[in-house]
Amino acid sequence: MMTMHLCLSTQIKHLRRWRQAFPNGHIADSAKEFSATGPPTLLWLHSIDPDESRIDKSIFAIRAILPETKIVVISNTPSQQEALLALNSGAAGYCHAQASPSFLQQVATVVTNGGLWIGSELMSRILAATEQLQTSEPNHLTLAQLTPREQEVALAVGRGISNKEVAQELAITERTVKAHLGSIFEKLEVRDRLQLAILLSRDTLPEDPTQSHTYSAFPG
Amino acid sequence: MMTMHLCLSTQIKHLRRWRQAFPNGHIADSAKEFSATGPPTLLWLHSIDPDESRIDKSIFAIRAILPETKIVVISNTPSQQEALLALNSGAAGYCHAQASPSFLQQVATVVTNGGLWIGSELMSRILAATEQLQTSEPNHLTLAQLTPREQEVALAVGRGISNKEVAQELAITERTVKAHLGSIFEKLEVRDRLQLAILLSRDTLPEDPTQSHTYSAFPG
DNA sequence: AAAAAAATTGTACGAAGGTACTAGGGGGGC
DNA sequence: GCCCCCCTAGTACCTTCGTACAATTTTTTT
Repeated sequence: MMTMHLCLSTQIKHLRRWRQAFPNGHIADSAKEFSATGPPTLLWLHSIDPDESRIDKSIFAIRAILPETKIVVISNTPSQQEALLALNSGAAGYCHAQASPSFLQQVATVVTNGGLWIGSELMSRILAATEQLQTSEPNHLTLAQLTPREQEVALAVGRGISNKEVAQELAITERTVKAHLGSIFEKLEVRDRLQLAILLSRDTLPEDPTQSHTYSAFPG
Repeated sequence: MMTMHLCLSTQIKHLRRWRQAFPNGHIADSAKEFSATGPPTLLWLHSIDPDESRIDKSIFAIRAILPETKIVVISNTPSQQEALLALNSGAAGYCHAQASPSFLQQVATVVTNGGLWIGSELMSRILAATEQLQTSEPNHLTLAQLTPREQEVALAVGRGISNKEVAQELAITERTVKAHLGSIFEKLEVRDRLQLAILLSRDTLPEDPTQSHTYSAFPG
C-alpha cells in the first residue's frame, strides 16, 4: 500500500522540509487536476497567510472533491485559532510547515492510520480547559496543601527569586530552601520552580467571568 | 523493532477481541513483574468498573514505574468523563474494550507513533467547546518587543517546559533555544526563565504544564 | 509519653540553565 | 557592495537547581 502525498502550495520555497520528508510527493496549486490521476492518500495544505485565505473554505472545497483524502494543514504561522478552525472543518492534522522531516513523517503515519494530529500546546490547553469543567476547585486549595513555611517558600519562588535570595529572606540556609521546595514539588505535582511559578500565577490571578459559559458545553 | 503489548486486567474473559488483535501480547494483573523482564512498548489498561477504581491513580502508578511505556485504556463501560480523566492523567488512548481487533491494532499503530487516541464524539465535542475559548491574546506590549521566533520560544518557556523540549518542539537545537532566550532576557529585562514565565503569566492565559507530548488522534 | 509531622542543615553529584566567544547563511535597507 | 538583523549552531565554562544519601531539633498530635 503505497501512500501518495500531495502538497497544495503557492510558496514552494517554504517547503524544503516537506520535500525532504516526502521525496516522492507531489506539489501543485490546485487539487482538481489530481482528482483524475487517482486521489492522493494524504493531502498537505500549506497555509501561508492565515489572515488572507480562510483555511476552512479550502478544506471544505477539497473534501467536496476528494472525500476519501485525509487533509493535513501545515502553516508557516501556526496559531491555535487556525488549528481549531482547520480541525473543525475536517482536517486530520495541523502542524508547523517548518517542522523537521521526521516529524512530518510521523504526522503522516498517524494520520494515514485514521488519526488526527494536533499540536501539543493546543492539546494541553484543550485538556486543561476540559479538566476544569469537571474538577473546578483550584486556587486556595493549592497553597492549602502546603505547610506554613512551605507556603512562604513557594510564594517567594513565585516572585521569581533564587534559592539563595529566598534563604536570605527567610533567614535560613539554602539547603533548607531546597528541602522545602522538594516537598512542595511533590505535593503540588510539579517538575520544578518554573512550573510552580506558573501554577501559582494561575491560581492567584482573578478569573475571567466571560469564559464560564464555555464549560457548559460539556454535559457529560 | 518488535512491539510488546501488555494488558493489565482482572477480567480476562472480557478480552477476547484484544487477544485476537495481539496474539503475542501478554496479560497480567500487575505491571511490576514486567518492569524486570523489559518494559512493554504499549500497556493496555483494562477498566472494568469506572466507579470502583479511579483510573487516574492506576495510570500515575504505572507511569511512575514505566515512564517510557504508552498507556491505552480500554473500558467496558466507556464514558467521556473517564476518557478525559485517563487522557489528563497521561494515557495515550482510550477506547472500548470490545472494539474490533483491527480497530485495536489501528489504535496501537497510532499510539506507538506518538499519537493520542480519543473517541471522535469526545473530540468533536471538545473542539466545539474550545473554539470560542481561543480569544484572549497574550501580552502584546511585552511580546511585541521580540522577533517571531523569540516569541515562540518565550511562549514555550512560559508553559514551563525545558530547553530540550522547546528545541524538539521548534525543531532546532538546544543551543539555538539558549541563544533566543539570551536575547529575550535582555529585551524583556528579566534574569532567567522563571521571571520570564512570571512576566508572561500576567497577561497570558495559563495552561496545564503536566503534558509535554500530547498529540491527538481519532478515527474519521 | 510516644508518635508523627514539621523545620532545620549537611555533603555530594548529576542535570539543567545561562553566558562568553564565535560564526555562517539569508534578507532587507543604504 | 556593505551593513545590520534574524536564525541558526558549536564549544566551553560556570552557576543554579534538584535530589540522593542522610541527621538533628522543635512542634504538634495521638
